[in-house]
Amino acid sequence: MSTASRPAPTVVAPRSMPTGQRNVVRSNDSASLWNCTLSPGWTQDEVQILRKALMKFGVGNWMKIIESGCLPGKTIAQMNLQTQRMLGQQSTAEFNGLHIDAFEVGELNSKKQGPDVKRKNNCIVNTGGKLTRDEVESRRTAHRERFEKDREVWANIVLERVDSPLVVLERKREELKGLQSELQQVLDQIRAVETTEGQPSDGDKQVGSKRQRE
DNA sequence: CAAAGACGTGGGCGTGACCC
DNA sequence: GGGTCACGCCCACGTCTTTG
Repeated sequence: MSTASRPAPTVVAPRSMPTGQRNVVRSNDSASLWNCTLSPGWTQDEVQILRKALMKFGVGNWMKIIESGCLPGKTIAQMNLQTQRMLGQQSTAEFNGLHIDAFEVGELNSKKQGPDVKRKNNCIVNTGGKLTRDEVESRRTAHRERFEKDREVWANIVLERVDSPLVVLERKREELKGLQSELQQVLDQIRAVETTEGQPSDGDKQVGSKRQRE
């Protein structure tokens, strides 16, 4: 863990924050909870960037990923949760520091079956109690031999730095363009189905004409 | 030893499917 | 239509680990 120069907490508790024991700012607290907006989800692009970042920096090196600026706005907690989903298991400690392709592990985990395999949200959860340090280390060694990428592979991964709001805006515009194109394809498919199955209803005609006006 | 980062686990909430 | 349930996302928080 790198704690040489810890940044000041960027999360500020709002005035509306309840009093009591919870009235403490924690490192993994989500600002979105406090400003009453939805936490941003993960797009396919962001998932792929995180996948590359895990391969380049190693699982658990969240501060390096944040400092790289490739996933602006993402908290450690969000990245940790997304990593759990990609790995297909809740415990990430046994992959700590490994330069792996999380999807590779996730694919294998998705195929695991058995009475001792308990899942939550498709992630295998730990049912046998907390692992000892030796157990974690032993698993990590096995994972390193099995999954870790060669140094020249992960060292050459280039992650685009996204710390300018204009770059973020441009990305969102591209994303919007893609979604609009996808929506248009779906609408075209619906229209095609409607024309083969008969005349559209009055309501559909109104939607169609409104769409044309837009 | 204190402070901060990281991990593991439980639970709240929204959403969609299903049934009546 | 609306009631119930399962599922998935993500937050809350206690605990452990690491570092200066």
